[in-house]
Amino acid sequence: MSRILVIDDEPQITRLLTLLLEGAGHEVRVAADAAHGLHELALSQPDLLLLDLGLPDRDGVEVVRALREWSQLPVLVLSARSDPHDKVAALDHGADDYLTKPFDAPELLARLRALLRRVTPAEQQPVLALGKLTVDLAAHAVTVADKPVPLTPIEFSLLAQLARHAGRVLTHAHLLQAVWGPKAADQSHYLRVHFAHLRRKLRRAGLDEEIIRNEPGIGYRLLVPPS
Amino acid sequence: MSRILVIDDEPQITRLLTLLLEGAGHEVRVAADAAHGLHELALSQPDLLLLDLGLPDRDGVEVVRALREWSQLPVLVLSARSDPHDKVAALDHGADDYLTKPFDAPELLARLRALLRRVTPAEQQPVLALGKLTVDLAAHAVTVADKPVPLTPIEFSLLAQLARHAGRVLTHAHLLQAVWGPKAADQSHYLRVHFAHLRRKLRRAGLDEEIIRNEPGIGYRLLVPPS
DNA sequence: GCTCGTCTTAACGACATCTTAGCGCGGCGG
DNA sequence: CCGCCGCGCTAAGATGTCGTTAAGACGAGC
Repeated sequence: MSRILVIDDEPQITRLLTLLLEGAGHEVRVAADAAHGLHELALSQPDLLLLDLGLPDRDGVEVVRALREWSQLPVLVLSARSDPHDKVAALDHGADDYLTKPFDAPELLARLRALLRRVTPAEQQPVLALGKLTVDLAAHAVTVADKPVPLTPIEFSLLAQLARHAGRVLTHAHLLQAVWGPKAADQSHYLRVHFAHLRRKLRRAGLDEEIIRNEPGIGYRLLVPPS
Repeated sequence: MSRILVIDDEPQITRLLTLLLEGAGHEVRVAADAAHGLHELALSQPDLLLLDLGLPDRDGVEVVRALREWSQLPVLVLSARSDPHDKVAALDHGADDYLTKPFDAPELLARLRALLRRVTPAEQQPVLALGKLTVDLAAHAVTVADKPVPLTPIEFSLLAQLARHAGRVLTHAHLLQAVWGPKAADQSHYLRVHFAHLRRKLRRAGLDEEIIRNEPGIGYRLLVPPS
């Protein structure tokens, strides 16, 4: 998910952190002192830095300050020092968050998520790619071979439902419920009409293969292209 | 220095916070419950939100979640609840930091500085340039081909919202919330009227291309000029 | 208290979209 | 063989959304 660099000299802590972070789907690298840490920062370009203050060769605050000369990388300081004065010093020298040991694992992960969320403003929007077809759920945009396809709200909604569960069959009831709400649970010819429109637009946009398939008596499914 | 909104219902706390924050050179506004808080958020467009969780009318987490529908505003939660589970919940619903009461004043200020520091790089360029169009967020000024265009507050606010998220679609609800506050969530013809005024003024100022586009049934977006 | 600018509300035409209806096709079972 | 059902498709009236303009309501400043 994200690449995280841990700078800490205690093997117990780094082992624990590695386990924790990899369990959360992150990619972890470890450096045992400031010198190696700074080297690794430039080399592996991580998405976040998890930093201990008590390093053998240099104070952690120095690491943050050096880093801030050239990078906006989010930094979470993890330290045994609970003195508010230390916290203020670290935060004011460029750290984004400060957690004292012993820490609560779920809280650490949540704070990491908060930092990562903020630093990726160009949010990894859910853009589903299916061969030549692309469905951007957030921007309400659909493209075929990189060319935008103008869809009405209902058409987009139908396609989005299928794309979200690509490959699986969605029943008539499911689609009607999702697009029109509970009142239209039995008006299954709505589906026929709007799927006709949708298929025509996709065809004219250059999608040669019919990827919207009907399962007679059941519902519809979106074919996933062999990749 | 920065404008900070405090949402808390205990007068003792708000008095203390106001003193503390104004002492640090910030501009402070206070709201005593969630409803007034959301209204104030839309109205005064602060730079940061300081939020208590135990509000009389609604839970603070709900406030964050509602806010995150339309804003990236940094949020620091200040709560009496020290249970890690509460922290994780608040952080995962959009809060950026979490501090438990009683808090250490210098630490609070340092954490605020850390949050504000991270949000200012976007504010360092308060002048957005989009082809012939220029939007100065700080000075509330708009120019077309270097000639100023007089806009009313609402018109500017709409344009600023679009410009801040140039290229992306902003839903009716998003725009209404951001400009009029939570009460006007369904009055979507406000948008039609004021966008008509806005488009006319831009047209008469010499903007030949229609850069404010409507996404039928969804909302509006600002076209980014090909660069 | 008046004037001016701005916001709200209302009304209307134009246009796109949705709904409804109808027709042809093919598979299936009686 | 023939009627039935589900499906794809198209056409046309109904509905909704949008853009625009104008008139009344409101508030700020003098």
